[in-house]
Amino acid sequence: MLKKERHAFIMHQLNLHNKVLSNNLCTDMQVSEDTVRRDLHDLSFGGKLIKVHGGALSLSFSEVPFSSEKFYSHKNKKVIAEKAVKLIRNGMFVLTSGGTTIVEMARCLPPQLKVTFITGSIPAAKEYLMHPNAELIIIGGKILKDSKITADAEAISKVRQINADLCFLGINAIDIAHGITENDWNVVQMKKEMIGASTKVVCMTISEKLDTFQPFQVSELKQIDVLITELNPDDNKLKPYSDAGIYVL
Amino acid sequence: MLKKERHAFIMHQLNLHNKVLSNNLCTDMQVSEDTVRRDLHDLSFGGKLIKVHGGALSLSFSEVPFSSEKFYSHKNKKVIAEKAVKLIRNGMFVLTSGGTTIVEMARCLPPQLKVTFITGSIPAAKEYLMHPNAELIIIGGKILKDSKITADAEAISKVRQINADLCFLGINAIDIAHGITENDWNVVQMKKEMIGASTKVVCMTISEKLDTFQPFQVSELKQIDVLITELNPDDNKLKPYSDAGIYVL
DNA sequence: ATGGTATTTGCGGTTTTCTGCAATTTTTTT
DNA sequence: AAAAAAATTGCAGAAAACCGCAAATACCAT
Repeated sequence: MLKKERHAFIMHQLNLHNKVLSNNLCTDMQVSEDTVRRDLHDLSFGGKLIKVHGGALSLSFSEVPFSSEKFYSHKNKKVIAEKAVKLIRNGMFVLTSGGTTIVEMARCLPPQLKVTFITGSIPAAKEYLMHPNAELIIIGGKILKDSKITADAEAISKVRQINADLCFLGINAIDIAHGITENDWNVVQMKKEMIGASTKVVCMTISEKLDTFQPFQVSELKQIDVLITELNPDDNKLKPYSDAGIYVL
Repeated sequence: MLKKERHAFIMHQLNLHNKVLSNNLCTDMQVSEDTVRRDLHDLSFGGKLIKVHGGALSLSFSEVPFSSEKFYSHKNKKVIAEKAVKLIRNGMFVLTSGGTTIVEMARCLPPQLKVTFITGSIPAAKEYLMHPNAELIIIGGKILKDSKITADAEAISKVRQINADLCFLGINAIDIAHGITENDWNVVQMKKEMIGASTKVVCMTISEKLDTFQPFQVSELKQIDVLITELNPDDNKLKPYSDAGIYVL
């Protein structure tokens, strides 16, 4: 294993678990403790991670020194992302919205996976480009500055021409009565089309957005196939949704 | 086995496995270690792969554009970028290609400037999004993984519908005889359209690419309005171009 | 075809980098 | 406070990179 490969491997592990143990890395990469230590030292020197006794931590946690709120929601999104990537199979065409949860998912993709992603989100696109085996199709159009995605008439008409296997939506509000709701009219239109363009629809959200709603409806619950949160699937909060026929992960 | 063949072989292996070992290549291609090393060096210099101890890795491993060797060219690109932004006026519609020089320009934009950018480049788009007053329109389509821009039929037909005030092109080769040339067929088509879609065309390149050429022509010199390099405008190397009627900055 | 030019290639010797080992120091844990 | 785990340091063998040179090869114009 080459030095740079090891570095990439370490960073990947770090993106996945937010922490690595030197011991673990030794056995995983089949090198001596010293080599691992030196790798960690190099990466730490380059500001890519934080070295601690016995291993290293991901930067994303220390970037904002003391914001426990961010800390937990990020951690939760990571959990969601890890559940989500398991749904993706080789050769699939996957349509995705924007949002931090989606970006997190892009970072969790196993490197061998061969998938074609279709998205109008620039931050997500940037992540997909890092992946060695992912193909990428961009939905063009005028960018909404606040959500960093394309969502104008052109983008919507493009989505209409697509038939994807899977659609991942990061959502902002969901409840039994109103289904999925949003506060941005353009985003709503876009997501509606995305749902229509995909065989299966997967919604991802942190649990605090469960049982909330916003002005505009994106879709009814019955159009959703899978709902992913950071909670355990048999958590009480999720019962109403699984009762409504959604496969809860 | 000829040099070009070997290069092609190496790139092929790299696309397949994302990594190659010098030793392996020696035996596969039946040449000495030095030759392999020189091949790797050439390809690395051309930005086609990342050379590491013991072999090379596919570009998808690279996360850091500022890695050692590219330091100087980065400095030059900053100089170019600063000259370029001076050409942009409030209210303009600006079409841009991809490439590191363009990204550098995006970083140099004065914050008060109100401009609409139109691009198919994801890295450039990400930068434009950081700008407080820039609007952004994305040209959609399938992404070329190596250049990280959209350049398929769809993207080209979109560009054809545009009338921009200014077009910034990061170029890979320019000389008096062949004009602007490229080595990627799709990129060539895209840039051709971009030139046609703009009132004024600005080309940017580091001086080491002056007086070089590549397989496919993007445009004749006369279609270019402005040429920007890191050199002083009255440098001798630039004289042929200003003589050809180009405004040299 | 041919001869000259320029490029490319392989080799020997040297320098640099990488990696694992052992001894020592620091940190953590009990 | 002592024991255990991890970090640091120096070192040495091996592998790889680098440099200059001479031979071989490809290229070009005649």
